[in-house]
Formats: sequence, C-alpha cells, structure tokens
Amino acid sequence: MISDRTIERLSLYRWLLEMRIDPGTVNLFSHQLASMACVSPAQLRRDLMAIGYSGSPGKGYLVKDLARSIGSVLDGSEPSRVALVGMGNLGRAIVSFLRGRKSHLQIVATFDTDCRKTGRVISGCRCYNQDQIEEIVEKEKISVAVVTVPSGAAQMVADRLVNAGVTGILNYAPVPLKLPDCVYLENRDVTAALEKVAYFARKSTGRV
Amino acid sequence: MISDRTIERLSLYRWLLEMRIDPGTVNLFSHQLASMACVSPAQLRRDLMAIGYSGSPGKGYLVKDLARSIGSVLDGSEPSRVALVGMGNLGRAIVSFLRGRKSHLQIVATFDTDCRKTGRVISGCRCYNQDQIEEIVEKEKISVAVVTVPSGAAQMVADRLVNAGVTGILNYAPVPLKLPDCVYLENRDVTAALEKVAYFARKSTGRV
DNA sequence: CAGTTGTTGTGAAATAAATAACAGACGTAG
DNA sequence: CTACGTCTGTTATTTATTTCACAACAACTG
Ligand SMILES: NC(=O)c1ccc[n+]([C@@H]2O[C@H](COP(=O)([O-])OP(=O)(O)OC[C@H]3O[C@@H](n4cnc5c(N)ncnc54)[C@H](O)[C@@H]3O)[C@@H](O)[C@H]2O)c1
Ligand SMILES: NC(=O)c1ccc[n+]([C@@H]2O[C@H](COP(=O)([O-])OP(=O)(O)OC[C@H]3O[C@@H](n4cnc5c(N)ncnc54)[C@H](O)[C@@H]3O)[C@@H](O)[C@H]2O)c1
Repeated sequence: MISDRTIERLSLYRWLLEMRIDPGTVNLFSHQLASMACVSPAQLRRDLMAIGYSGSPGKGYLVKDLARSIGSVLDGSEPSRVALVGMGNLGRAIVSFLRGRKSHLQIVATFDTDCRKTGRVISGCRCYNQDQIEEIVEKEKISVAVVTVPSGAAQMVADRLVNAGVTGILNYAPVPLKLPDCVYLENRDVTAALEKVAYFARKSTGRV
Repeated sequence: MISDRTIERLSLYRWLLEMRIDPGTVNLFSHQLASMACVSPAQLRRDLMAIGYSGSPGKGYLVKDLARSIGSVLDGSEPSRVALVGMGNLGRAIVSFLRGRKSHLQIVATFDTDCRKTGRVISGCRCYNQDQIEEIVEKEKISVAVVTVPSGAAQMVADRLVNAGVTGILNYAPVPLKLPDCVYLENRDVTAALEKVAYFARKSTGRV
C-alpha cells in the first residue's frame, strides 16, 4: 500500500521528467530530481522504493525508464474515465484545462442543472442534465468525478455519483462530504487554503 | 506553533459554525461538530486546545463564542490583502468567487501580461500589468498572492512577488516553486490531485 | 442530596511520515 | 588492477500527527 503523499509526489516526479528535463538527458541522480521537486534526495529514493524502481549507483536513474515505471503504477491498464459536475466558472476552467492535455485521464462527460448549459458541448465536452448522472456514469464507465457545484448541492451530487459507481471524488465545494469508506475523497477547499496561507504569511517576516 | 493541518481544520470548523448551524443553536458538543467536519471528536478537542479555547462538560461549546475565538487566531488584527496573478480561466473563477464573499481576505489587485486584460476591471477587480507587481504590492500592502499563470511563468512571477514583500503564496501552477524559507507556500496541483484520486479510485471496490 | 449519565481537557500510546545514516555497488583515474 | 569518491537501497532514528483512555466535572434524576 503506497501512501497518498507518495502518490502525489510520484505524479510530480513524472511531470518533471516529461516536461522539465532536456530531451537529451538520458540519466540523472536522485539529488538532481529531488532538487527540481523541492524534496530531499532521501525522500525521493524512498518514494521510488515504494514502486520498486531501482537505479544504479554511479549512473542514477534512466529518465524515460523511470517515467514509464511511475506511469505503470499511477495509470491503470486502461485510461480512467472522468466526469465533472457543475459547469460554473470553476468547472469550465477545469474542463478546458483537462481537455488541453493528452493524458490517461479522459474527461468524458459533464453535468449541470442549468438548462442553458445542458444538452450542449461546453469547453469541448458534452454537458448532460444532472438527472442523467446514473445513466451516463454507467454507460460511460466513469470511475472518477470532480465536484464543482455550490456547497448546498455537493452532498446530493456526491451521493448520486457514488450510487452510480464512482469510486473517487475530487471535491471543490467547501463542504466536507460524508461518503462510504470505499470511496476515495480529496477535498480542495480554496477558502481554507487561502486562510491557511494568510495565517502563516502573517507569522512570517518575509526577510531571510 | 499551530500545525498547518490544524489551521486548515479550524477554518473548516468556523465555516460550519457560521454557515451550517441553525441560528437558534447556542451550544453544541464536540461529537456534533466533529461529525459535521468528518473528523474524530478527539481531534476536534485537540484542535481547540491548540487555540486555547475551552468548552464545558455538559454544555459543550458556545457556537458564536467559538467562531469568534477561531477568528481571533485565523484572522489577524486587520484584513489580509491578497493579489492574484494570471487572469486566465482559473484566475477569473477564483477572483469572482473571492469577490462574492465578505471576509477578512480582501482581493485588492490582479495582474496579467495580456494587454486585453490589463488596465481593465475584471470580475470586479482592477487588473494591472505584470510589471507593476512591485509598485502595487508595496502601495497596497499586499501580503498574500495567488498564482494562476502558465507553469513556465510561475517561478518568475513568484520571485517578483516575494521581492515585493509577499510572504504567502497559493500556487496553482503544476510546478514546484523555489522560494526562501521565510515565505509560506501552498501548492494546489490539480493534475497531481486528479491522478491521486484516479489511483485510489482504481484500488477501491466501490462496494461497502 | 447521592447517584448516574455524558462531556471535556489532556497525558500517554500508537501510528504515520520524514530524515539521517551507512553498507555495498558502480565508475573512474591512475 | 587497485584505490577512491560518489551514488543507491534500505534500515534505524527522529519528528509529527492522530487516537486512546481516563480523571474531573456539569447537569440531570429520583
Ligand atoms: N470559482 C472558484 O474559483 C471557486 C473557488 C473555491 C471554491 N469554489 C466552489 O466551487 C463551487 C462552484 O464554484 P463556481 O464559482 O464555479 O460557482 P458557479 O455558480 O459559477 O457554478 C456552479 C454551477 O453548478 C451548477 N449546479 C448547481 N446545482 C447543481 C446540481 N445540483 N447539479 C449540477 N449542477 C449544479 C450551476 O448551474 C452552476 O453552473 C462552489 O461550491 C464554490 O464554493 C469555487
Ligand atoms: N484551468 C484550470 O482549472 C487549471 C487547473 C489546474 C492547473 N491550472 C494551472 O493554472 C494555470 C493557469 O491556468 P488557466 O487555465 O487559467 O490558463 P490560462 O491560459 O487561461 O490563463 C493564464 C493567464 O496567465 C497570463 N499570463 C501569462 N504569463 C504571465 C505573466 N508572466 N504574468 C502575468 N500573467 C501571465 C495569461 O495572459 C493568461 O491570462 C496554469 O499553470 C495551469 O496549469 C489551471
């Protein structure tokens, strides 16, 4: 069982390997990648230990090989199919962002209640009415959902998604969702994050 | 020194107290608030211990009093002044969200390089040219910044913000920023979050 | 008023995560 | 070929966070 912190860092390592390494570079050392990721070399090596990847002393890690290796852990055998509920300002931004990058994460459906949005293709993705959630989630074999509805609707939307078979939810509404343990939930409460940053910013001098 | 996990939960507790408690309710028990926040009662009590707040056995906590008490820790003496850099899709969504809620967090300036955006008022907030960062940050006494520029520009933008005196950054670009220790940094990498959710969703059965 | 019930605050224990330390492997220089 | 310096994988240690457990206490009950 790999910890969720490690998974998140692995995702970052892969991004760095694919996007931030000069294509000519064939191998690199733990301290180099660690420095790019702003983690300690020991932490990096420990994370790679978790996925069973081995480099070699004196040569370090093979860039392409390591990226593939991380991918084989992070990505499943087939791409994950993703839905987003709540095509407001935030929802549209996330959808257009996800459409813009090729990835093993496919956004295949969006939902809303607003009839000005449903039935159309928005930001490159079909927007269905919210009461088609069960139908479409099953038909499209969706396993992951992003929730960007107002906080009052979030619990209800999440319940329907879970009932329909979704097993992972990324929640942007600032309300904590009550879900069965078997569903993985990640909350991204912007207000809490900003208040936290403001709190520690105040504690901080700004001078080194 | 209060841990950052605790600060984040405190922010959630306050939100629940202010938004999710029937106004008639004058006191409530740790297990009630804990259940709303999806944390254990022990955790809640421990978090309140950190801010030195005490309830009383048999009566629990006084709703208004507790909310004020959390506020006195989270909010400083005066409101934190916030800037956002990168008025793209995500940036505009966040600004309009922040404008919409009264709070001790005031968003007072935004920045971009795109001349179609600069010089105008967007989502209720003046948008300045990116090279005015130093000037405006100092003049407006901005201490917190949200970064929503493309990843290639994020480090440069962050450096300028820090130089100008910002001591806390909330970063949405998927690149890890190298900043001096005295600046508090919170990363919100959407891709990493989604990959994490997809990974654990795959491990999960979906059945209880 | 004594007994009962249910709650708080907090020290102690358990768990999780990060860091440090080091033996052994590899490449290289001479 | 040997000696040396550097790097890896992994174990041990430290640090951080959560959970447990329980004494002390307030409010009821009869
Ligand atoms: N905009 C941001 O940057 C931001 C930041 C932090 C948190 N949030 C949170 O994200 C959520 C959405 O924010 P937003 O700014 O996009 O708001 P928004 O009002 O622009 O969008 C909400 C969308 O959800 C739709 N909706 C409402 N009820 C629904 C339902 N039952 N099923 C499906 N769709 C439904 C609405 O029609 C609307 O399109 C809110 O909970 C907000 O608190 C947003
Ligand atoms: N849209 C999303 O939901 C989403 C999700 C995850 C991450 N992100 C990240 O957030 C960032 C922005 O995403 P977006 O979708 O809003 O992109 P976007 O292209 O819509 O917006 C980027 C904005 O930044 C401005 N900009 C570029 N260089 C700048 C500079 N040096 N100084 C100031 N402004 C500058 C551009 O003019 C543009 O307005 C990206 O790094 C992206 O990876 C976005």
